[in-house]
Amino acid sequence: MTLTARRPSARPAARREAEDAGAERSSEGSTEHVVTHVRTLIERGALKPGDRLPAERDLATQIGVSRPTVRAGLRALSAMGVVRSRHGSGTFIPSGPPQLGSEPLGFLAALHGFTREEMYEARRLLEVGAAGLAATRATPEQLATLAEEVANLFASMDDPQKFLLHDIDFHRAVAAASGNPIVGTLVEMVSELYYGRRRETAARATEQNLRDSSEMHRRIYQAIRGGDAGGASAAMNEHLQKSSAYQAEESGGATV
Amino acid sequence: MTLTARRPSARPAARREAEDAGAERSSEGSTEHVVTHVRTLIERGALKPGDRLPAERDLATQIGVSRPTVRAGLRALSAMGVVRSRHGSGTFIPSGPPQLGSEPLGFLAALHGFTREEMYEARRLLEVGAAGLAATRATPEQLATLAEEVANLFASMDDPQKFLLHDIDFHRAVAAASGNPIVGTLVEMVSELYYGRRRETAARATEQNLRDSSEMHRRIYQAIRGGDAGGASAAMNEHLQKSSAYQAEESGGATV
DNA sequence: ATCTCCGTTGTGGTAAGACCAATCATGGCT
DNA sequence: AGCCATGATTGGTCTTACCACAACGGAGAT
Repeated sequence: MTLTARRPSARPAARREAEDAGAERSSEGSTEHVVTHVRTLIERGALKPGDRLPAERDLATQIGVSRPTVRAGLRALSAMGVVRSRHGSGTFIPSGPPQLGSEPLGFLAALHGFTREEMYEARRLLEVGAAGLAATRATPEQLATLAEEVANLFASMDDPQKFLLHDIDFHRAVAAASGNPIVGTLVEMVSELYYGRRRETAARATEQNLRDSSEMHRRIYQAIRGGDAGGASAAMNEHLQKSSAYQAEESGGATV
Repeated sequence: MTLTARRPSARPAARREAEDAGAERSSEGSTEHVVTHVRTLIERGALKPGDRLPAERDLATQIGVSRPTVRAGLRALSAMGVVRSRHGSGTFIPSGPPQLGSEPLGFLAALHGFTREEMYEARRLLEVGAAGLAATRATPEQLATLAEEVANLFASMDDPQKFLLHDIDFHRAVAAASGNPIVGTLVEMVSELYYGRRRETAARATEQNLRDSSEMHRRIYQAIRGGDAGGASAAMNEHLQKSSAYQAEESGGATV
């Protein structure tokens, strides 16, 4: 009770100021202002991967909106994978390779019922090309990573779950070796979606499957190492088609 | 600074209830609860494209969090393209083809400096495959759409901006004709990024460029129509490589 | 002198209530 | 019957307050 203010005259107002932080579209909501503001900072070079954004309260005064609105904008950026917030520490722009996050694709999959065949097909288009590019561009380090992942595959034929992880890692490495970050990002996105599904059924794979799979990966690696773009693409194509066929068998005519 | 009220009474509490809406991970923040809740609704089939979500205030009571938290979750979903809010009307799940939005990719481009060549390369990988698939699967309606877009291209050779729009539309149509929604979504995403950049420099294209481009699109269409997967892929490949080369010339040795 | 512990401080995370703005449906008026 | 005003519904924003986590730094113990 006492004197908890209770000012009945609360005047919100005072908001149409601070319209100067560069490139303001007038037809935008306040939340979009936040997003475009951050985008402007990025395009100006004021924000680079690994940097920390100003505190939410500071951003709020800078842009001229309230903190919840700033939070809404940051939440949107976070969902897009552009920033990552760490409680108590701050909001950062992720360093490392560009990444898009597979959650959006996962939602689309749930909404539109993407089939396993469609996922394999999408992977095939991307990764067949990526393998070809990798054959002509892979650096020695990337080749070493690929070789290591092939070894890991052979070494984990007794554990389907571990095998699956290394499987994904190999394909990721191929995408990275393509030297094209956009391709790498797309492959990463689809691979994550694939992994999320495959994880549940990986245990059904027979040891023969895993052996064949390891061998196919090895052939892909060798083609890439030899600079044989056509061979790498062909090997990747064969691998993904066979894998798709294997899994169609596994699930029989019943489940999806 | 010492005695700032410090009212010990405030009892917000009352939140660890309502933990029943299915599949709750305990290690999640409240905002993630909202996202997983919606995801659960989708996976249950309670929400399909075109449906309207419960009002924010209702969702808040259903999930057991405050409205700002619900808004944060919805904002995240909105940024992912999973939902779309219309002021005064409600929050909906977009109908129509699956779509991912190019904004995240745009941010990544700004952050990591994707080059035009990399964009063309990514498009090439995806669309060469998409063209091949389209050749074997395109429905009569899709073929009609493609034919129409080719005609539009020839008809707008005098207006580079309009030409660019139809150009994008044609490639979108090819992706749609591939019959694979994932491929369609990815192509859409990269194409939008491409369009956003190309728009600024499209005016530099010579009429000869546009004429050549129209002709190449026509050849792609004819190969698809003829069911010639190899031909369609080859034509698309040639088209994208030549386009990339043209634009490298346009910008000369100076600008990016 | 060094190390450990703990509090201060800054940061993101959540909550509650109020009001604004756009939309839509409904009822009364013409 | 048709048109327009009005209210209810719903998303959008602001304000304030408090909680939770993390890093920094000083005080005490060893």
